[in-house]
Amino acid sequence: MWQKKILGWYYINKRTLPWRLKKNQNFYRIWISEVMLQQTQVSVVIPYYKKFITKWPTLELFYKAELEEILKIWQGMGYYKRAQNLFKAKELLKNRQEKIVISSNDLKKLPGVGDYISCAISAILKDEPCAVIDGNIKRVLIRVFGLKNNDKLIKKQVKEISKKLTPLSENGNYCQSLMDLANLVCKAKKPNCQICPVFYVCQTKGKFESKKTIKKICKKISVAFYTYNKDSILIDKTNNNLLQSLYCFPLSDFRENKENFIEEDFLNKTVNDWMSKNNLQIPYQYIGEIVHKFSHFQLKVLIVNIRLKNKFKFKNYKWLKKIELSEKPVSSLMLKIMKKVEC
DNA sequence: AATCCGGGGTG
DNA sequence: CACCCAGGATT
Repeated sequence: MWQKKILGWYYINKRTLPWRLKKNQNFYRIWISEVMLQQTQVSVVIPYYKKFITKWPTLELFYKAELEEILKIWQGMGYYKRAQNLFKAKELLKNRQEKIVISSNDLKKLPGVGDYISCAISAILKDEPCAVIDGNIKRVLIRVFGLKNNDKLIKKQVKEISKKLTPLSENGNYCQSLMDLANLVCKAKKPNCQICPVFYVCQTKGKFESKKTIKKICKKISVAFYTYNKDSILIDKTNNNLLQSLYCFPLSDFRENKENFIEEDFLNKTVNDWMSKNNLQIPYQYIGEIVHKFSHFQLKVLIVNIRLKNKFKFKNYKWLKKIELSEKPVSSLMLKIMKKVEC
């Protein structure tokens, strides 16, 4: 039987992970782990998870967290929207003050909690027999049942199969066993079919073609304005392009950096526009560039140095001491720029 | 149902 | 550089 094979394999081979410790088997800690694990590898998450629950060991203590504190802990992990949704969700829970009902349907109402996380939490904590499907479990099912990955109906097919296979008891261990199987055996690239507990029913048996989709990387370009007066730096707090509440130098709109695009002209025009928009007319110094990869495009940032004689008042920016900035949450992009300007 | 979200690590 | 990773929200 499918479930027995999978579970039997799991009891022997399961991974030791922080969020699987007994002390971490409560709603708050499982929730944090699942949000962090979204689109992020286990090895990356572990140190962030430990830092997070050390700072806020319980949900009640997490209620007191400020958004910027959460972002600071999150700094470097990416997808900062997750931290923002975490903040929204805990504010909701705090103000409701009703006991949290751990069921997939109720959890789904929380910001940042969708089909996967809601089912994973209630399966792990309550053994709710709901279909837990993430990218890895999907890969396992696609291979075992020989589904065509490019099929438009793939999502529906996977869900149907998953529902049929979900056990009425022990779904928590069952879904985690599938995750471990996907990670340790049915790996994306080199699956280790020799040790697979369900090899006997697998329709693919390791013979699958790695899909080769040539994705063209969209390249964009922008200008960062490192503007300072003594030990104070100009910070954009209304930047709509980057996630709000993360600190960043003023950054121009992103433009597509196609071929035949003259970066020097772009730099001059962008700086001049920015100057006139802010009623400035002073020389600037080109510092250098950094390249940063976002999830769906690549960004080159040209960095300019602007030294001001006074701390002029800017409409959408605010002044911050260098020492203060070091304590604020910033993205990896901003860290790269800061390193370049030796800030 | 498709698309966006403006990441980061690994080989 | 290509590919992977414990998805969710928006339209």
